[in-house]
Amino acid sequence: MIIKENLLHSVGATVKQYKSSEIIFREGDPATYYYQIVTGEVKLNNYSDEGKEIIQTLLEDGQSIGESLLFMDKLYPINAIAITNCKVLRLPKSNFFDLLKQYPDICLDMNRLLSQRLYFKLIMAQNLSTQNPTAKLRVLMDYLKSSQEEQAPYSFMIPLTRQQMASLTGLCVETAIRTIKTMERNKIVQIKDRKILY
DNA sequence: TCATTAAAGTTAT
DNA sequence: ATAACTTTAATGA
Repeated sequence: MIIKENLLHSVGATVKQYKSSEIIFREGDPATYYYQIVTGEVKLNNYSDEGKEIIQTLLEDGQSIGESLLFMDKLYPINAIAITNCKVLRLPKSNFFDLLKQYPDICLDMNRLLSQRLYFKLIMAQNLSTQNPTAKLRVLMDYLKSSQEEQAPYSFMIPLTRQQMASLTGLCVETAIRTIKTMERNKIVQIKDRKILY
């Protein structure tokens, strides 16, 4: 969790509930709030020319949503959509900045978080242009797995659907599925009742 | 090689 | 029950 909940409450944050598939903000909206997920999952996405969904990031408990836009005078370039029922804390932009001025530690944490987001984007950017499907999926899985301690083979259960993996890598689902199958044959992953172990 | 289309089976709500 | 996800196969760029 990036900012403590009590602290957010004490400076004016309010709780907002979103139902699954409800839109939190959409492309083109101005950024007026700092959002932090208490419970639930959220995706940041775009839709390509002919309707294909491109997922930019998946977010879960404790993470903030679209925070980078608060530091700029730009409109959101992405949609934020709840993918489960969500409880989210919302803090008006000006209160958020007061908070940052008051607590240097939070400023530092925010820098860490933004750096982490940037790092993920850099890794995924290289991925999307070149690379065969196996390499793309591997880069994604490597990144996901890097968040856990245990690094032994097959110790990490990919917490994404094949659909989501495809939307994150720009592949079509069928290709993602076929590629994962051949990765299983090549002992790169294991599959246990549809769950991917890496 | 990979996307697209279609069709069918499986899981989750 | 219905929607969402997974899988396989055929076809085409």
